[in-house]
Amino acid sequence: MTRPLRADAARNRRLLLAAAADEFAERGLEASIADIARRAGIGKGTVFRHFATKEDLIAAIVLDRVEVLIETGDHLLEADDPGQALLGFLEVAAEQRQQRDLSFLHGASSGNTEVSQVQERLRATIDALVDRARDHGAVRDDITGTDLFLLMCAPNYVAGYAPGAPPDLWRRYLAIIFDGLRPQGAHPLPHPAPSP
Amino acid sequence: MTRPLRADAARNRRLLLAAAADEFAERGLEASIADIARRAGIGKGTVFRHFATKEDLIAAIVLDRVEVLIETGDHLLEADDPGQALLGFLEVAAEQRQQRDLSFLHGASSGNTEVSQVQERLRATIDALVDRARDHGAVRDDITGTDLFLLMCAPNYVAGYAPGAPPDLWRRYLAIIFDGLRPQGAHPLPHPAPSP
DNA sequence: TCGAAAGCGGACCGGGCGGTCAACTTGGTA
DNA sequence: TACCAAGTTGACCGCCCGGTCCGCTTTCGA
Repeated sequence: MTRPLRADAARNRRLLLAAAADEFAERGLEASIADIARRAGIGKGTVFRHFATKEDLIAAIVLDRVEVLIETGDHLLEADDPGQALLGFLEVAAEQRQQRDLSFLHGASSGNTEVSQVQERLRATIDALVDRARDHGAVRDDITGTDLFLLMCAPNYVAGYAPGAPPDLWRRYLAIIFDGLRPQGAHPLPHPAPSP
Repeated sequence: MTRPLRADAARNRRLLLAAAADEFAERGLEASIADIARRAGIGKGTVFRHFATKEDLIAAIVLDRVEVLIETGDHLLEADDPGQALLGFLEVAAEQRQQRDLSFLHGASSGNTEVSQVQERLRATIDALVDRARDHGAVRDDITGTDLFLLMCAPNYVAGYAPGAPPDLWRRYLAIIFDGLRPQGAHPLPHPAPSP
């Protein structure tokens, strides 16, 4: 059992995580610890007191974001329309990414145990959402939760390639991809689903 | 008019570009010039004689790859089945990316004038492929060439998120996305197409 | 109120990076 | 074959990065 953080330390930790998320969103993985510390208004040494390495800091940010998604997904599991619930989940995920694109952080923290665990929990939640949608006939039979876990980030990624694009262009590509997931007019898939 | 390269310089340039592509594919943007030079079996100074900056080297690689795609697309414009031609183009593009994923280089060289020009030519070729496919009823009316220009990279991107996935998993996601592009069972799109 | 533990911060370190340069080698030509 | 422009090379430079360390400040419970 670890004792609670001192008041100033807790405040600094919050400032640090917020500043790091902003800095990473603006400058990508190359954002430096020194710049993050400056933005948070704290010393560089303090950063390393809270997180032993840059990777640990990244993992903490990822953890927060994935946990929000899991909560959203669990809520939507109780919605009336399973198809709308799945679509709604993808919209929330895309909105999170649109606000601050930190997708590159996932790759950088994939080695972290805690991140792997929480990502596994997210995959399970998405599995459940997809199962419900499939049973309801909202998505085709040959689609799995893992498929959606992987496809989830695609709309933002695609929209991100357009330079001066409007911020919600991702909606267009989410709609196209979601149409590809529907049972109507589905062609057989040339490759089996990946194992989880 | 610039005089032709000396024989040894031309050979070194070829070795350098090949080594750089390999090194970038393995280690991402952080691949260092020193390592690239070592891999090519030439001195570090020679790299900078051929390309004034690291960005210029990246731009040269991107240029080569995009030009291959343009040629492929132009060929496919004369194929019999416009729908199959478009799908075939996407398959070639995905295979190129699958063999060596250098997608991150595009972002790193987007400022380069020559790269912008050649990318514009690629967009025009894709425009033509999509126009033919649309006229033929192979893709829905509300899809543009720019849409496909953006969607092109999505299958590899999606498959890349699966850790130990088989190398041609992208085929599954290309099929799903392509199903979303077909006229059958299409739902209206919530966001207009981006301008080129 | 006061002392100890917790937290803070910035000078400092080793290392690797992109890029430069001047001495040297080599290919093409007259 | 002899010359020289073109090409090569690796030691070197300045910079910035992640991470360390230790003297100082703050918090908080007794």
